[in-house]
Amino acid sequence: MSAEETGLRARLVAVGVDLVLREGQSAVSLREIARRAGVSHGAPRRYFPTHVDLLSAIAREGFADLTARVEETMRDAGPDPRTRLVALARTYLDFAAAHRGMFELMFRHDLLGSGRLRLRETSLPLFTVLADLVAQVRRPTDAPAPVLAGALWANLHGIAQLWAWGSLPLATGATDDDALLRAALDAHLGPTLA
Amino acid sequence: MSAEETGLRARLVAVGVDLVLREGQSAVSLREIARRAGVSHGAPRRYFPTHVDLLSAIAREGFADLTARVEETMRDAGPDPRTRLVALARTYLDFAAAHRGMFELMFRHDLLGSGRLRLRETSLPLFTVLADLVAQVRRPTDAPAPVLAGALWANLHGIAQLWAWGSLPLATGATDDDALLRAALDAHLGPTLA
DNA sequence: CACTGCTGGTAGACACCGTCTACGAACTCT
DNA sequence: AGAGTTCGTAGACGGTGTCTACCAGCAGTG
Repeated sequence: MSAEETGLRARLVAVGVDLVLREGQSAVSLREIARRAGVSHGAPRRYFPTHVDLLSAIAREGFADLTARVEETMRDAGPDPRTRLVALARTYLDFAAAHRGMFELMFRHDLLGSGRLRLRETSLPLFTVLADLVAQVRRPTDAPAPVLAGALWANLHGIAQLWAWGSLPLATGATDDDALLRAALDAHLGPTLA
Repeated sequence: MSAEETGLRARLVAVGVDLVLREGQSAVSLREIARRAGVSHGAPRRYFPTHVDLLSAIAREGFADLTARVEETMRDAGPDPRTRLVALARTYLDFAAAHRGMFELMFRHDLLGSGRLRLRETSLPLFTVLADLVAQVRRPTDAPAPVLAGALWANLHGIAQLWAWGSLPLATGATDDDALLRAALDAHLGPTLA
């Protein structure tokens, strides 16, 4: 009846993605996903042996989405590496703010065990994009490229996290994260005017 | 009979702290805490109307512990503000690494609702210590003091988070977080030799 | 066609969870 | 002694994730 007949496995993941985006982490219970997919609560087990396996598949979709957005940003941004870095950072922070539930799910540490969410397939591609750009703007006195990129990534991630948590708005008195983003980039890459 | 007769409320929190430190977030269920405290599962309700209220009290204890460690560090560190900042940062990262479950619990965003965990009582005192030190080493061309301090804090927090998550060890190839910490401090506060 | 075997989903049980409510023991105060 | 309050018990309810037994429908073979 419905146009697409994509198979239950994909449907479960799609429902889960939709659910975590719309209602947050606490809504993605196994039974609720099954319910909304129109199957019994035991059905998912055929494709995902355990709940966290399903959650991992959902989180993987989140990483794919973020990666796609970053790639689109990279297409649209100009050639200047510093400008590209700014755009990349903005995309990261916007994603975290717009898709809070998904962002939290993606970085849940209990989804890492026993190879469900392999870092090489998820965060590493993103880091590679960042690291390449960082290498282009790195100054001789800076830390080695991987360390510099790692520190910058951590800074972005921390801003996203603490901003959503509410600490940074309170502590800095700011109403948006732009000043923080600018400060972080200037700190790690040097001021823009130089 | 036992020496201390501290009242159930405090005992529940103590058991919860012990439990989250030893076995992580998933172990701090209401019923398990009650069990280990030797009371029925309904007893905690007399002091904590809901489970997250109890969790918030446990997290608050975590912030108190971290704050105490920071203050001790500040006592032992010398007068040089930069040195004090390094020590502060080290304490923060060490705490996150040593007490993973507690650190996660402390920054669970769902413990913030309806004034259970008020930021002013928890993270703000810590931020104030950091901000004061940052203000002392801030250079004229740097971002305003609160922004600079906020960005640095976010960097620390991000390193703690992503390091525990395993991304940073993989991405940078490092075996400890010292290089990242140094890079972050140098970036935000300027290199040490200057 | 009849029979077999498999794929993919159903349905019920189990233990555990957080919450709610009724109850009762022990204590204080007059 | 009697009344009221404090504080914990015990059971029920609906929800969860996991496990197991079952079975409808289909494919392939005789």
